[in-house]
Amino acid sequence: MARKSDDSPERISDAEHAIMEALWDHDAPASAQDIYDNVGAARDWSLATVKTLLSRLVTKQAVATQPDGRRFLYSPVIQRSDYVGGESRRLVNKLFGGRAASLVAHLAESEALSMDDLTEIEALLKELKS
Amino acid sequence: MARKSDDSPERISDAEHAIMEALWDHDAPASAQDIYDNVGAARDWSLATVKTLLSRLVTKQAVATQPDGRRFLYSPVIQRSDYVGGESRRLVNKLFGGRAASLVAHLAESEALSMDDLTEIEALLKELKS
DNA sequence: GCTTCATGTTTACAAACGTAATCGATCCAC
DNA sequence: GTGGATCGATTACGTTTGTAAACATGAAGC
Repeated sequence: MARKSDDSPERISDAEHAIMEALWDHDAPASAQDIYDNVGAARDWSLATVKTLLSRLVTKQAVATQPDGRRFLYSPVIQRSDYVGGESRRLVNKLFGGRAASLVAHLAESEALSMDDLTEIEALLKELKS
Repeated sequence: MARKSDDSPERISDAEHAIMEALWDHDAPASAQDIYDNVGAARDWSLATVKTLLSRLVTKQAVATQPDGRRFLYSPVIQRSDYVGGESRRLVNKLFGGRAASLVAHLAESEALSMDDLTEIEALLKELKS
């Protein structure tokens, strides 16, 4: 039977990502108009643009649709945490040879982490190690 | 006089980034051929492709040239650590609302960090806080 | 001097992206 | 039942990216 439909998780562009964030925010399935209200207006996108991005996300199977009268309601297929994990991993692979610890080290050294952050992370680590 | 030359640091694409890595690796200014030998061949790019990418990087002012006989030697203008920092920040802004600690938390929770990593980071933090 | 090779420059071309207008169908108000 | 509003689908169009061929020019060998 050749190919199951899901192959490689297609890459989501920056603009598309903004749409995804709106969908993740909006817990119930949202209409294009909803998304436009939340993200399109702020970003100064036209409703048409929002619709285009939604279509592309549907094509990429990152978003699912369900009919609601004569329109569609959209909901995210992929979990935000999965997406975040994937993107983080991408970065770590690309820039730190896959070593996440190196990323943390870099953040710390480049002072991207405040003293408060350091304390917070330390506490977090302690808990995780236990 | 309008514009000082350097405005926004132009975005470097994935393929271009591979070239940058080769340049960063190669401490002395490198020729197109050098880069091709190091990265092009491995990635199965033609020499022409490497040249195109180098030109684009020069246009983006990420790479500088110095004449060497009838050819050019290329060297990175931007520092790898700066690039890495910028990209990391981008990710943190995009996915973690600018909170680097959240990224660390995510990595930890998603088990992208091994126990060894945790220990290593903990030590690192201790030192940084001192 | 002519051929050949190396090198940067110009041009190419498809796919992805950002941004949107237009089209065709449908529903609502009058 | 007719006109406008609404919605997804189709088409559009410039830019960036990936990948490279074609071209011009100068060097080097014979």
